[in-house]
Amino acid sequence: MRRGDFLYLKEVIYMEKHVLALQLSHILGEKFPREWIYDHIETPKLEKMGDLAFPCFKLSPSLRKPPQELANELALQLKHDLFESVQPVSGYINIFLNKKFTTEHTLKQILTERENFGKHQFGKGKTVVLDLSAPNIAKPFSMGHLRSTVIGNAIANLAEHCGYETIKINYIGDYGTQFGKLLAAYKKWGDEQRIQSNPIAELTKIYVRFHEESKNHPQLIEEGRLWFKKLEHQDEEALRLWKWFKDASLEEFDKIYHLLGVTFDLTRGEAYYNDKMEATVDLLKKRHLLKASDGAQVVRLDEQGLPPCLIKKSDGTTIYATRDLTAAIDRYQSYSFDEALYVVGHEQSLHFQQIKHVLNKLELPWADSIKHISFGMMLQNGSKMSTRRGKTILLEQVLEEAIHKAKVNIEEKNPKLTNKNDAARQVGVGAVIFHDLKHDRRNDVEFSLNDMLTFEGNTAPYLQYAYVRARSLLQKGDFDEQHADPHLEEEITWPLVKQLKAFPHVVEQSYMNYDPSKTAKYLLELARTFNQFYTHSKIIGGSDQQAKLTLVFSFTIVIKEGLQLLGIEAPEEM
RNA sequence: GUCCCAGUAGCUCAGCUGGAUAGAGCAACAGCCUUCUAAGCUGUGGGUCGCAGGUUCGAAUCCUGCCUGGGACGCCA
Repeated sequence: MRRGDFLYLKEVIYMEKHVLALQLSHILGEKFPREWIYDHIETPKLEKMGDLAFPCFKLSPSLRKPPQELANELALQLKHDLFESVQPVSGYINIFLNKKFTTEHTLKQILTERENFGKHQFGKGKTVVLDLSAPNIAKPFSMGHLRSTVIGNAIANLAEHCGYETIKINYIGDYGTQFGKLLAAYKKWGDEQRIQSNPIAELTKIYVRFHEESKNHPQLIEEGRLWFKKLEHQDEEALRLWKWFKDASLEEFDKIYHLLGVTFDLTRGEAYYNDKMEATVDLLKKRHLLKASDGAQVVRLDEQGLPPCLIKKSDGTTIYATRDLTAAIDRYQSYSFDEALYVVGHEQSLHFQQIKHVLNKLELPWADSIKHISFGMMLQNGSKMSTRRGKTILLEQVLEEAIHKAKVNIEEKNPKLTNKNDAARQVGVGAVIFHDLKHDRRNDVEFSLNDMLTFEGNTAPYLQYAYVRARSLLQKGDFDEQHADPHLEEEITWPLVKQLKAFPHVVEQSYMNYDPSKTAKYLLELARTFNQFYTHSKIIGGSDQQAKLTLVFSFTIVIKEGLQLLGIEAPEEM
């Protein structure tokens, strides 16, 4: 769905926008359908330019009048109870909404719908499968996995808000030739005790060592290959070690997921597909898609202008593309998804293009519902991080530091707080998650611990703090929902009302673009608007107390819901 | 070499489905707590929107070329 698609907008998010489009199309006639007008309605960037605007430049050529003149004429004809005033300004028609009506309507809606405010129905009956997080066993949970995890989780939340069923799949990297290397390394230098007590760190250590030493001792590579063969042939020892590494790794990952508050509907390793890939290969053969090339089996993608997709290596073994194809087919059979989103780094975009094209060649009708939700990489000093070079930064340490810093802040700013640890966890973890989500997911981000541990400005703590202040007001003012009053009189409340009103639209746009950062940016503006209201208006003991508290209450509903969408908790006090 | 992504304030980034005076945060400077949590608010300074063309009434936004950085380009995932 795109902006202005009327089929979906039954719930009328922007009532006044529709009224304006309808009126204008009435005045202008058939030549300018209301959908077209709707699409060209803008939100002015300055408060003094009103709440809605329509630029008349596009009308000029066919009506043969200068836009200024058109704006003047049209402004005179536009009349509606929703509009307070209509003003022509240098080719634009600027519309000021009826504040009293809009405020009352918006607040009533939030009060009635509560946490359902912002939800949509257009995804009803449809299923979205998300592939997210996907850490590799025996490797640390890196900042890159954090991106996939929090972005995927937020998109899943947004999808649910739009009515979709979601299936979150954690596709664990538990297979591949690197495990042969790891097994070989373990046989050489592994220390059972140390691995028991600190599995990922120890396994990473020997894995890195393996890579270093293999530079001078190439025969190590051969040993690795041998161990992988053993693993493939279900060698008892290889299998036992592999399972041990896997279980120990998953246990450590669970700690992180618990901290992040992320859950999955299915956690499944790549190895699960080991005995299912031959069926995929057969299918490709049957369709005559498999071609021999340098001893390997590939699907050629020349018409697509892409390099061939490798299905079987020259030694006859399968490869990740085979696995991903098999997994996709399996997922469709299990869930009949309407969309399958792969939240995976940008570096794999060629791979996913190939997968999609191969599925298309198999004439699977759902091939196009596969979407690679790519994101930029975490860079360090301008280049990619690498486990092999031991350069990865551990998420767990970052989270711990963030929580610690939040605790220190609380001790200093609110020493009387009773549940300091909970608040510190919510604030610290929230800061880390938000730091990631506020950026456009496609851009690379330079890792900066400093930025992640900043609690001022455009951060989660800023949002949480606004929420906490609002909650505190409601408590001090003894706010009672039963006596909510949506009749605000003062002009100062208007910007906040407008922000709150926009929330459903933001949720929709955020999901349609698979872009949680849209929600993140909205929440920052919302909180800023609230903080401005907070400092410039006396709420408790001022005029209009009950109505202002009603506005504050509405704010708490929206910001809490928004944070929840991003996977961030809102503490009651901090 | 081919393909993909990015280049906006000192730094991190918005804005990029074309529109009015290019916006935030951080950093710097100047203010605001006897009053609702100062993790806040207010103000000041700071920009050839990588470069050059083109399309348009109008371009940071769309098109082309170039420069710079990053990534990907079969037997890793």
